[in-house]
Amino acid sequence: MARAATTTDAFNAVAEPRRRDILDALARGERSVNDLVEQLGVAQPVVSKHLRVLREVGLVQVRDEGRQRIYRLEPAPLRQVFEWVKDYERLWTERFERLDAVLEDLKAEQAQADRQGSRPATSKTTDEERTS
Amino acid sequence: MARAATTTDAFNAVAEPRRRDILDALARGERSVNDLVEQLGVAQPVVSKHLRVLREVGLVQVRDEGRQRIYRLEPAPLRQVFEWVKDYERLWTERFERLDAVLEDLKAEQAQADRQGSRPATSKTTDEERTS
DNA sequence: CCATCGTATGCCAATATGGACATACGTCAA
DNA sequence: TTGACGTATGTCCATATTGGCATACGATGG
Repeated sequence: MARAATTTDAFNAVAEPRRRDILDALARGERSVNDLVEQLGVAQPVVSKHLRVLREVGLVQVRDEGRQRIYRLEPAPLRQVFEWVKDYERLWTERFERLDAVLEDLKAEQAQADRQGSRPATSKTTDEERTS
Repeated sequence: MARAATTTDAFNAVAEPRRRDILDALARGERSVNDLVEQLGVAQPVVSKHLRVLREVGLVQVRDEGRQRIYRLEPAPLRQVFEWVKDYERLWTERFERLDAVLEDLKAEQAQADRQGSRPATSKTTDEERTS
């Protein structure tokens, strides 16, 4: 089986840096294709193709204006990405908190060792349960 | 040029749903490969290959335990994804606020129209500036 | 030492990609 | 009408993918 199409969902669509650049540009306001071509400094067909992908996953909307096509950001599909990744943010924090706790423990043990002149006991505890 | 390798960055790595499943599983604790195989219900080589990708972008760490390999989540690289997408969350909120405002306006205009017996004026304003 | 377990890897097929280039198409101005 | 402009699309190339299958490999138990 081949890789999932970039038009499958927002995850695949924003995996391409150039497309993120396009979205970033559109986040600051509507843009015509040529505007984007200038801002990104890439060939026009390339931009058009990326816009097509973004259109197909609903990340942008188009509007005809004379011979120009004005693209507008449609952030809704990014919600899926945000919702998935946001839960992991807690893990960084937790990890840091846990690190702090470990350091505290070590300091305490060290202090006790200094007082008693013996080596700190190796406290071995699993920090995550293994539910299988 | 072909599509960027899945091992390029977290964006590409998590574009694959199965890999997100793996990360979700690991978020609840360490897992051996076979644990993951059972939980995901996919063939073992497939899991191993996805784990390889995740390893190469630093999203998981491995530890040998007898003949098992225990995988652990390393959420740090997801920060890049979070940081990029989080700014877009504001846009949903803003959009909703704007929608609320529009609805308020419509209601007000409607009320006035009812009082005066005329149709509400179409208020046309650009909501985003076009900086090129 | 040998068989088995747990895992990783190699090869294959089918598919999709992003970019370069050429070109088609619709709109507008003269 | 004709030509220029703005944009989309088609073709081609080189590359990478996911999953299936077979198999290699290291650790362990007998």
